[in-house]
Amino acid sequence: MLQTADKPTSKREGLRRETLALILATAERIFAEHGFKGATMQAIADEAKLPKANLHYYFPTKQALYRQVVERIFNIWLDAAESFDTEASPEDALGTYIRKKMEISRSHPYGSKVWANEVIHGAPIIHDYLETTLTEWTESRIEVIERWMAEGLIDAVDPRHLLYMIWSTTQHYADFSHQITTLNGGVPFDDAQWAQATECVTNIILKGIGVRRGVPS
Amino acid sequence: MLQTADKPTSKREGLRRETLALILATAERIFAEHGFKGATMQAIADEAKLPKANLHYYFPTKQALYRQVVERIFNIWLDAAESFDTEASPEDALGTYIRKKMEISRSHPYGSKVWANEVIHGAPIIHDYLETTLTEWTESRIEVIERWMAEGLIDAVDPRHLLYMIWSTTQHYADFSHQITTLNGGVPFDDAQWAQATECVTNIILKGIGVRRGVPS
DNA sequence: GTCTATAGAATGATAGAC
DNA sequence: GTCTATCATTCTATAGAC
Repeated sequence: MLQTADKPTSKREGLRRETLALILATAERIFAEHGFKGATMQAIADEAKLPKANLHYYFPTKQALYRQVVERIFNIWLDAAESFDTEASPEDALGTYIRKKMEISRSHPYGSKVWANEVIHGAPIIHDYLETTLTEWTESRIEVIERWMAEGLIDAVDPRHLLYMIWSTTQHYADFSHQITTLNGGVPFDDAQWAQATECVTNIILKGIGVRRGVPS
Repeated sequence: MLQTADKPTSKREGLRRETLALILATAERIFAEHGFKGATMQAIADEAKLPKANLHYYFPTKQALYRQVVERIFNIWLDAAESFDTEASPEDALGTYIRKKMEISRSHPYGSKVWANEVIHGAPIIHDYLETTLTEWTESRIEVIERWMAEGLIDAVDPRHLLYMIWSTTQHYADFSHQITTLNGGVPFDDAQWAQATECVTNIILKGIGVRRGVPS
């Protein structure tokens, strides 16, 4: 289905792609549910209905497989902040960013959990990402936020703490989903509840930093 | 040092208490850094400078030791919300609660991480706590928040999402401390930075829910 | 590329001397 | 209560047939 038909190996390549995607998706869930050490290659193989040795054919080590899972969610989050560049007003830029982060919490709960796990344990595997990519990314967003403050579009708040608040509140709905579901009577959020959570989080944060709203820039 | 001297076994009891406390404190750190499965009884024993068999003398299984660690941080958090009952205004009650939660993130970072890990993995060990104690505790706090809303002291927001926001933002400074330290130039927060973080988080949340401030009730 | 079988290392828990 | 020695199990990774 994915082969481009102009190469003799395209069919094989397509199968390879599918198997890779299957392994990554399954590994993401198992790592999220059991942690790096708690997840076993056997469990991932069983869930993907593949022999364990096949996993080692596609990924040399358990750590290599894990690292790809972590990199995936990380890049999805980085891309979610493009509104910082495309939207002029803090209301649109931050509002869009928060809403996208909430969507990702819903669509990629396992990836978010794996990331949380990794950072909680001191980021032993992706420490370099924090020091390079994340640091640069954060600095560039801080500049934008400081510009808004200088223009009087939002209150004077430490941009870092604002980012931490957005990260923590949005990811909480993914990482602590089990606790939230339990407090929701054992039932996961439905569409309306996700929409309400998103609106509530967005409103409190935007109001909390004194965003001048409804101003057509 | 802890014996009360009125019992012949008090000296032995005191030693027992100290050993128990040492094991629990060490286990909390090792579980936080490596997860339940990643933490080994050998590693805990080595760090506590005790033979591994002694751990099994005090705690029958690894899981029993882990459970006590989780219960400890859980109870500390429950107690931190007494301001809901002792303070009349939402500004004082919520402000005190948020500040206490931030203090706990600083004083008990390992316990917070162990809890986060446990919930992320679906709370396999302390699931009963979520369904009983936490559910009842949450319901009772929601009642208080709804009363504030009915009295027009805060905006109409879903009390659950307000609680989730307080939990996630405050615990983020413990659970993601490694990421925060990295973004702080590799240096952990000092006293001033903790104070600033606490003030920033408190201000944004209280303003975000429209708390009528400075009103001497 | 797929699969079976297994090597080699680590872990939770216990037995039993002191 | 403390500690050494050890058993039974489990896991990562690989060898080698197909």
